[in-house]
Amino acid sequence: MNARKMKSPTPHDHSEHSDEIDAESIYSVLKERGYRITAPRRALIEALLSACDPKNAKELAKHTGIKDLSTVYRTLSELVKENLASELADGGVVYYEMHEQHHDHAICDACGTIAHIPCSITKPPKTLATAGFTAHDHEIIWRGLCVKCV
Amino acid sequence: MNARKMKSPTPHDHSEHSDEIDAESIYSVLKERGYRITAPRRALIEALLSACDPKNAKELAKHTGIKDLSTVYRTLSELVKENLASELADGGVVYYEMHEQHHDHAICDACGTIAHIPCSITKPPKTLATAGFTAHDHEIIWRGLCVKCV
DNA sequence: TATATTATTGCGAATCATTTGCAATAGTAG
DNA sequence: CTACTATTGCAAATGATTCGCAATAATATA
Repeated sequence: MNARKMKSPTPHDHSEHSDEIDAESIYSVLKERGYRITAPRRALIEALLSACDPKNAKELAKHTGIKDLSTVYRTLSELVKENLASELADGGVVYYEMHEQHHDHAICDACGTIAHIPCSITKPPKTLATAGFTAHDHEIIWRGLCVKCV
Repeated sequence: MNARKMKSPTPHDHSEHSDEIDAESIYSVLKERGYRITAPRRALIEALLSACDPKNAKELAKHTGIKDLSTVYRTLSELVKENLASELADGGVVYYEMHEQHHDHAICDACGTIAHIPCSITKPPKTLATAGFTAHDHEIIWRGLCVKCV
C-alpha cells in the first residue's frame, strides 16, 4: 500500500482544529488512514507540536536528530497532505507547523523570528468574491520588528 | 561606485505608491540614486509594469529574453532594495511585482493563478502590539479557486 | 508469537532556485 | 571622446527539495 495513493480527507477539511491536539491522537488519525507509526514520524510530530513557531526542514532535522533530510521532507509533505500541518513560505524556504486554531504570523525583519498573532479576519472581503475567487483559507504575514529588535 | 553600497530610501518608505507609475519615472528614480539605465533593467522594469500578476525570475527571464538568470535576480533584488518592487514567496519560489497601491493576493489551488485583491486591512490589529510587534507592512494570501477552476 | 507483506527509511544522486566571483562590456560624467 | 567603474554574462558554488532504489521495519494475520 502506497501512502501517496491512500484516501485523504476532503481537500480543505479543518476538522482537526476543534480540540486540543496531542501526539497520540495524531498517531491514531494517521494509523486510521493507513500510515505506519514510525520513529521519524513520532519525532517530527512531537517536534512540531512542541514548537512555538513554524520550523523549516533543516531545523526539524537538527531538533529531531533525524539525519536524513529526505525523510523529513517526505514526512512533512504527508502531514500537509493529510491536513495535519501547514506550510508557510518565506524567502525561498518553506516552514511547517501543526494545524491549530487559525492564526497569523509576524516575521521580524531584523532577527527573523516568526511570531504567532491571533487572526484578525473573520470572513473573506466581498472584493474576493467580486474577483470571482472562492477562498477556503488565507494567511497573513506581518512584517516589522519584534520586541527584542525595536 | 557600487550600487550595493549607495544610499537607499528609508527602509520602508512607500512614497512610490502615490501616483500612476510608468517606466520613465522609475528610470529617473534609479538614475538619481546612482544606478545606470541598462537594457536588462529596462526590460525587467517594463515586464514587471505590464505584468498582471507577480512573476518569478524564470518567467521574467523568458518574457524579457534575458538569458542570464543571475542578471535577472540581481536586478530584481535591486528593485526590492530600492522599494520599487516587492517579493511574494509561495512554495519554494519567490515572485516579484512592482509596487502599486497595496493589495492582497489570491492563489488558485488548481491552476496556480495569482490574482490581485484590494486590501481589506486598514490598520494592524491590537493583538500585534500586544505581542510586542511593530509592523510596517503586511501581506495576505487567500487560497482557494479562481473563476475558471471553481 | 512467528511470518509475510509492503510502507518507510536512508543514502546517493538529481533537480531546481538562487547566489557569487570575475573578466569583459558598456553607461555616464566631464 | 575618454576615463571611470557599474553592470553584464558566464561558469561554478550553494542551498533547498525531490527522486530512485535496495535495505529495514511496522503491521496484520496465521
